[in-house]
Amino acid sequence: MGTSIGSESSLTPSVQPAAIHRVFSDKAWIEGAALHQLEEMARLAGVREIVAFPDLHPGKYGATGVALLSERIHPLLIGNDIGCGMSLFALDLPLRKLKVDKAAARLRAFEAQEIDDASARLEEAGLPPELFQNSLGTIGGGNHFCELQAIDKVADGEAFDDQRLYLLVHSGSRGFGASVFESTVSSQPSLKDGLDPVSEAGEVWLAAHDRCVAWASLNRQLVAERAGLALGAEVELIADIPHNLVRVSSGGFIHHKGAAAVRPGELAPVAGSRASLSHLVRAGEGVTGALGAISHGAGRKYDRASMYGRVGKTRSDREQLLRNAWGGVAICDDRNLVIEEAAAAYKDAGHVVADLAAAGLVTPVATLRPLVTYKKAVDEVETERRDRKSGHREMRRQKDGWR
DNA sequence: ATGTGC
Repeated sequence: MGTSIGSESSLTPSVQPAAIHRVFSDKAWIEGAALHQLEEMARLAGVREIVAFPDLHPGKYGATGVALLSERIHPLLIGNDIGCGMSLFALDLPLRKLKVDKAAARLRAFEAQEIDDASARLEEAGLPPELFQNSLGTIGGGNHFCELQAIDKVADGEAFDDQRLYLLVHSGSRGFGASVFESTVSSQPSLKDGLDPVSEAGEVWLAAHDRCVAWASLNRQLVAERAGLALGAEVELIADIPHNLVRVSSGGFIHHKGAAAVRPGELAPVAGSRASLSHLVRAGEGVTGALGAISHGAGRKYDRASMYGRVGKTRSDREQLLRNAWGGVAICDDRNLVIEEAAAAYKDAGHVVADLAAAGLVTPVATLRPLVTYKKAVDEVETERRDRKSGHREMRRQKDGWR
């Protein structure tokens, strides 16, 4: 099914579409639109193989929940949040000491916690010391979150401390990835055919991509450290797994679009929602046959726009959306985000993990329940940050003093 | 997804 490398045919869609492997059962909730997008992706220039996971759902430039092997680089498939991922941390706080409301009140202001020496942290990560420094340690919007969790159940034969608290951070490269995406789109008129990896544009994107991946990983670490400061706890990294990136393999470039990049034996979080547990799994040898990928979460069931017709029509409805069945709460002051990110918008992560396990890709290690989910707090933090930057804080103080 | 917009 090959087009020869270097010939002009590599710039046109393959006559023979790439093979699509579907890692989900008949019972999995998969939208027809996502399946259609898979077919389109299989015809993109240079694409050799596609693996689709049980959290599959439609995306802007192609389905999400996919690993795709290609001879060419497709920045559109990766999108703007280059390096986005899930990181799980253990806190040195025992579950028995937790008071949900108190923890929620503390977490609410976590983004106001000072980052000691952001420049040094960026340099340690091999990045320029000023690179999007002001966005470091922030969660962002959309499906991103920082969630305090407790172990619900540890799988038989697995040693995992179920008396501690955990923190699951889902975030990415914020404005940095967005700027890389935008400059790529504006400078490359025919991006739908992807980029030649040895062209200047290809090399520029790959280099920027690598920085985004490093920045996003550091961002999750700093989100966790700030949350730890707010809660009075040390954080210990357990897993740091990106799901929006490109990895180089012997067969080409493996594009992960919402598909966790794992190696056999590695621990990886599979995020639930406020209505279903999150899972910690161990990647099996089987992942090598799945382009080194697994699902990263439950996956969307309904698109954002359609959620407005489904939930949160009354005030009490919307308040209910901030509570979960385990006595946990969500911090989300953005009314639209409450509706778009309601638990009902997501599939059950348990079904996703069951499909992955049945395919021999993972073994379950533990399940975790949501206690405090930080999505978005009122603009206080942003306002404070802007003021500090533009020197308005002093003015505000004076103003306050006059009252 | 986004210093999310003029």
